[in-house]
Amino acid sequence: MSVKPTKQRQRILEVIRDAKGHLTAEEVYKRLAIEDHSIGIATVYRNLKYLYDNDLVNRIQHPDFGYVYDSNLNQHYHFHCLSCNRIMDIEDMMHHELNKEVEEKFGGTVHSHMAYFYGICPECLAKQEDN
Amino acid sequence: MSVKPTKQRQRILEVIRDAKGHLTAEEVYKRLAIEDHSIGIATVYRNLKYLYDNDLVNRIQHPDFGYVYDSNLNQHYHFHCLSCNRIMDIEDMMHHELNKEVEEKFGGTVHSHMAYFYGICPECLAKQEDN
DNA sequence: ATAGATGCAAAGGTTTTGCATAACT
DNA sequence: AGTTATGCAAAACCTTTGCATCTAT
Repeated sequence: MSVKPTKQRQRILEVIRDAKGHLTAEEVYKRLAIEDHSIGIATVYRNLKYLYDNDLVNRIQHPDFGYVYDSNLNQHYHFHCLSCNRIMDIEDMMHHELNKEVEEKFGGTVHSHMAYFYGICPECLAKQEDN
Repeated sequence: MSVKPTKQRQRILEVIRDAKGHLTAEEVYKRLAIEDHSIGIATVYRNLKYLYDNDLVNRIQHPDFGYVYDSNLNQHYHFHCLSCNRIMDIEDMMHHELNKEVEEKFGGTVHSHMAYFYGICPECLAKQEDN
């Protein structure tokens, strides 16, 4: 990373990159604590903020768990499964043209947008059909 | 309302309807406390949940303030002004067809989606141009 | 009388902060 | 040496919960 690397900071980033999902600060902390019993939760929070501010991780609000972090920096939409409560990335779908549409309808300037889809994910749907 | 009305519940709903904006639980509480010093914050939280569950108010996640409530029950997108930090409704723009697109790309079933646009609202833009 | 709602205070959970110590440049 | 990060503990938040009291059928 271009910003100051520290041992803890690097490990936090690695954990998020390895996870390939969305982790809460608490989950990151638990995974790090396995290998490093002395790490503090404050360090995790501070570094997650730091990594987010420096565009090294992405962050979204989970309705139940507060912020969750992932390493997918490409702009993308999210799918929230109402059955298993996971959040997943939707790749290859980003309607940038909506920004212009809002500018025309609403005025002002629009930099970006995020979208959040609610439903049942393929795996949960398959499980339901098994029954 | 079709569900049990109580004095407090009605006033909470009125406050949200009058606000014509997005209020946090705390803001609702503060406005009610002016006229009724004995109201408890727990009552506000309980009733906001109750009103939301009974589809009398809408609720969205604010990235900084947790849940915020408004009385606009139509599905609509939101505009978040990065200058004044307000959230505003975007009327007459709801791309329901995106749900189908996600189902095709991602699988599963999609019930609904929300979108959140970030930028500078018309008023803040005007102020910037004044300088 | 009964069911539900309220207000208060306490508890829960998450995130931030103060501070002394430690790790870097 | 001086700056920044760390770990610990405490504090600050926000929200929920337990419980006794009150309200309305």
